[in-house]
Amino acid sequence: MSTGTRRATIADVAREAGVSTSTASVVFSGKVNVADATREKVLAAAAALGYAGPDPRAASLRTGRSGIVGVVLGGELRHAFLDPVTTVMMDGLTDALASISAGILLLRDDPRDDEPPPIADAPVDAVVLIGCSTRTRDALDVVRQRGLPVVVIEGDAGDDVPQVSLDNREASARIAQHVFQLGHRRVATITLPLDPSRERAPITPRRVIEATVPVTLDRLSGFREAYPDAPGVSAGGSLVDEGYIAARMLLADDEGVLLDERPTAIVAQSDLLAVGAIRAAEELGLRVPDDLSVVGFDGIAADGLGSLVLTTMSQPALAKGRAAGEQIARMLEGERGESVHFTCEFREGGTAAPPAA
Amino acid sequence: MSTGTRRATIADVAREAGVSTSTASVVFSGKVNVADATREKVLAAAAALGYAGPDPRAASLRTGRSGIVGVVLGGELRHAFLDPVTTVMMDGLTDALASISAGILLLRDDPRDDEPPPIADAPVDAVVLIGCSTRTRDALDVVRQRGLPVVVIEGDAGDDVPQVSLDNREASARIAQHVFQLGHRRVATITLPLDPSRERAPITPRRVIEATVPVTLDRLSGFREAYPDAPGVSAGGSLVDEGYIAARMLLADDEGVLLDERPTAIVAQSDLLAVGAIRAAEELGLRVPDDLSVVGFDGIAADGLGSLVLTTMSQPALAKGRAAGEQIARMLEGERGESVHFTCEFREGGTAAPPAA
DNA sequence: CATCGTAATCGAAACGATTCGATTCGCGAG
DNA sequence: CTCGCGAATCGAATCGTTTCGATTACGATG
Repeated sequence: MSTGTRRATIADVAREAGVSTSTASVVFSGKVNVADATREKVLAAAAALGYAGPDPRAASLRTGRSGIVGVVLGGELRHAFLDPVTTVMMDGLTDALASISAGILLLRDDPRDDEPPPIADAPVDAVVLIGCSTRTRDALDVVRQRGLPVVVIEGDAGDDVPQVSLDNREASARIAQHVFQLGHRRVATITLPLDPSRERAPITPRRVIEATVPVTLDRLSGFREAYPDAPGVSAGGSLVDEGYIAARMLLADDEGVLLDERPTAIVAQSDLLAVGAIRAAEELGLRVPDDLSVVGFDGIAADGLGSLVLTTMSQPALAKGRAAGEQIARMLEGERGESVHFTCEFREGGTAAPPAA
Repeated sequence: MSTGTRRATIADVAREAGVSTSTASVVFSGKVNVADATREKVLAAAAALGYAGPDPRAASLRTGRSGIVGVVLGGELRHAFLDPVTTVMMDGLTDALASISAGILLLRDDPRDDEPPPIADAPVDAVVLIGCSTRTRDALDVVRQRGLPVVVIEGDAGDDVPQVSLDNREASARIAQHVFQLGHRRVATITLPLDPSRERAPITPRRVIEATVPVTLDRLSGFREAYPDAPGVSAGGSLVDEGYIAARMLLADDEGVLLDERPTAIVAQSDLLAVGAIRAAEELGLRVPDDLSVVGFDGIAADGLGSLVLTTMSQPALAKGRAAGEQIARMLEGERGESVHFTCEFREGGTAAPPAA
């Protein structure tokens, strides 16, 4: 208790209790039977010395396990957590990892290049890479060099690392098809960012070629199956306000730069973007779905839509996160990790209808 | 490279390079001058053996530092990150901690009681407690027992632990005063949850007495300075949809259970709630601010409000997070941590105006 | 040529636990 | 009475670094 005195170690506790350090150790780990009397003695000694249990650092050195899983999120942390899909996914991940009582270490994708990537020095047992940017490759290299189990969620991992993936292209194609079958012919799309610069601008062939975010591209390519030449705008992120802005670009396009005529439907690459689009439409006096159909993607509980229900593709975000966690758990037990593929489900809401006659 | 063979250690590298382990060590840590030729030799040996740098576990045992700061969020992680204020705060925290190159370990507040609290076994150098619930006390005890530096953000830490706090009561009083001065006399409030149960229900004296969330109570008490007897509803969280529901309870209160007459203004305890209230008002055909004034709290960039700007109290969430990080940094350098108090700033938007004649 | 100072390198002792094989103890069975 | 057995406890090695004081090597200075 007195300041300045070194913290008690398990050896101190053992001495105080009159047992060997090994016995004291097992009292805390509970891995071996210990006589009740002995346990009491040790616990009493620990209390007397203010010993708060084994030092996790020493324990992790000895056991080779720290109970920590690193999560590398593409882009800034702030951005990542603004996206409900990510949040939900993290929730599933947390869940699965909690069952092996592992904690989650947030690691940034290291925009500053002077420092060593944080992931290189972190005492983690395994790593989950989320996202897409090219940086992910660097992180992946470091991780594999260290021989850590790793799972990639929605990224271009390539070869032999377990991945958790989604049928982005097929699902997008399906919902675009739905819009098509409703009769819409003048349609526009609002996409997620095309690259880390997050530029908010009309989609051009050139920009598509230079794009680096697989999710965006996959969804776009699915959309293009039904509407090969439809115009679109890339948003600066999966945010309601971004959808609002993008939709205004498309709907209030007075000069007809993007479209000759106002579209009758907007296909957004995320629910948040769709919500923004709906708000923009409402502000312009357009009724959804009467004057404008809007569909989204993700199937999150879109906060702030009032009584409208969004027509969208619902993706199993929770399951994705959980799957990643489960694979990590498997790999930590020495088994091989497997890739897991998820599919979206069409969910009809009230925001898409046949175009006005 | 061959599977099954034990991972190379720094000793192996040193042997391969023909130097002592201490020399090999400093090559990686860079803390001491090393001849260029020697460095090359060691690096080459490391590459040859596939050595990926010092094992963080061993290093942290030796140095006593893991480079990890634990963050305990009240409630479920999912919930916490849904709140933009928390997100922004985390951002500030990340920022400040990045400057001492520390990572963030997410720790849950351990709803399941069978397990030891995760915080007890985590190799962290320090801890930040965010939130309010009584559980925080437990976590606090564990942390102090372990002798870790700790900072509490917006919680009832009590005695001698550094806190980051906000003038919740005063700020609430100020904005309520503003509404009062505009001339509003029939006013209702929408509060944050009163306790971890997050019950969505009218505020009653009894519920206030039993409430456990300091932030909610402080803001309520500030509001009551201007409107001692005003009715209110507690929301289930800081969410747009919750604000929407709560506002409908207040505005579409046909039976007059809560209010005799429709209020002319709503004072919400968070911007998200305010946005929901505005949405509800619009749906009921009320114009904001003409028919109904709405004010919020937080000053986040309220996503999804279209062109309206919310009248609110702006809190320095980023600075709060950063301050917490800075105190942690100080304490890790052996200095004493200090409490930091922040104040909100009134920000006039376009959602509050004098009541209709 | 001896000596001193500096820079680079080395040896060995921690850091604080876990774990495995060996040892002791007590007791029932033969 | 002795032997054997299981349960509880003990000893000692080990995990992979970092770091500090000591040593060596080398060039410069008097």
